[in-house]
Amino acid sequence: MSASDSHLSGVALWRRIADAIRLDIVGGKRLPGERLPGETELAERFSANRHTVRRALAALQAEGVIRTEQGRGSFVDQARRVSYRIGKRTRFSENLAGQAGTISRHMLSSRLENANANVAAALGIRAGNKVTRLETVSSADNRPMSRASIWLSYVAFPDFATRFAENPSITATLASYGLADYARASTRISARHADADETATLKLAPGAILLVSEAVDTDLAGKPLLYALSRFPADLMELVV
Amino acid sequence: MSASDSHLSGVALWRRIADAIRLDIVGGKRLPGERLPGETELAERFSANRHTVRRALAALQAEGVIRTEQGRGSFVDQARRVSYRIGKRTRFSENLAGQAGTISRHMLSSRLENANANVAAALGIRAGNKVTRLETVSSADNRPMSRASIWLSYVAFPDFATRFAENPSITATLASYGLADYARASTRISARHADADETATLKLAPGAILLVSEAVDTDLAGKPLLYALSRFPADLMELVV
DNA sequence: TCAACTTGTCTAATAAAATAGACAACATGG
DNA sequence: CCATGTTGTCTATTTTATTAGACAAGTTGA
Repeated sequence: MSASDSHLSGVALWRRIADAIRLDIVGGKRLPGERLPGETELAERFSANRHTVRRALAALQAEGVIRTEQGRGSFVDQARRVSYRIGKRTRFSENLAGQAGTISRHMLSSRLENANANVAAALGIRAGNKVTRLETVSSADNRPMSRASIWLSYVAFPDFATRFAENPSITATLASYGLADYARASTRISARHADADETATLKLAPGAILLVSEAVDTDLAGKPLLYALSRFPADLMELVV
Repeated sequence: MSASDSHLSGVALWRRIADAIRLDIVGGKRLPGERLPGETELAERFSANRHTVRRALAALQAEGVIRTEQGRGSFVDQARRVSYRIGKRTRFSENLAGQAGTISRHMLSSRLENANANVAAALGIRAGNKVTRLETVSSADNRPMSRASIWLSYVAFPDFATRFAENPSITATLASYGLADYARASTRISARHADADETATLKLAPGAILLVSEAVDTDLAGKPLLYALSRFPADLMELVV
């Protein structure tokens, strides 16, 4: 990792250093409380100037990944990645139980719109049909862990947004329509950089990487119920199939 | 997307522009052959200078995503992402059949090493036990699509590397040990930036994002056979569960 | 052919990243 | 207390990213 690679990658050296250190931490190679090597040693290891390393450490401190104390050093301040299990029965709150204390879902907004080709294909309806669109953020221990956009057929669930607003749980709101259970039909997983909105709502450092999951949930007969586009911070979470 | 965000993200403006345009292309929003807006219009849209946009376009052209012709404009030159299906029976070559012409796997190197804690846990052996480690690259139509590290117990498969070198197929080599079939037990999916080695072997632009899959394959009785750490370019592939 | 549009290529100026060195301030163990 | 090693802060310089403007060169359709 040399500075002269920066103009090739378009990623500043201090950010590549921060990414490398964070990767060790969230990957479990460095345990919480552990002391990092000194700034001078890190500078040698990354073939960079001490000031560049300091900028990387400052970014990690702003993210809450490490904590730096004058005269003593920098210390790991955050636990490793949490796992999000994907299977036939995928429920957000059940999924993170045991890995976090309080788990909550919050609705940012809802609106009525016409289904585009993607949404229509996923829900098995015609493009242009009315669909309810929900924008939500889910948190574990008050740390945002997931930013989701959810589409449902409007004719099948006319006042879903209203009911969901009162009790922001997919499982509970579907139950209010008499659907006792539902299943995950398919999940497509990709990855990309976070955009401005995602950076803000998920409280991420700019340029963070997201795991993107596109999922279709169906009733037990296989009829599509909802289409969900979820974004997870790749530094905080991993998906387990 | 303004230039003044650059010092916050550590990602150069031209790279953020390139990422945004590439995202539209691999996401299917811009179809192959389609003409992109002119450099002046893109500069306005991204609140950037035309030269900055040109650097982004040059990067995309170097990646083979677009093609630029003087006096005419820039045109989309690559199809959208290919899907890699993950299920109980996950086989690389069968998986991409129909999405590409020729599919090949190539062994970079192999070596004997002592299992670390991760590998030992995955294979159900004791840490320190001897394991064979294979480094491979898989390609579709001569485009590298996957960089994998594979570990197997040495006592269970003593000359696996030799047999695999002759016929670089996991399925075929396991079959030579009398294992007619095997199954995917678990898959963990994460995402991160590519390192220098991965950038080179996968022929990526520096700073590219990888989907990382950690998988354990077992025999039909559930006994672990191999542990595979596969890296896929997030711009070229998506994982389907 | 020509007007209007496109990309290609120069020069120049400014903003930010990265390097280099020096010294202050704090922590720790002898 | 003090020697040693750590982080914090300052100045200065070089390299790179970004902006700005002008004009050449290629394409297209009237």
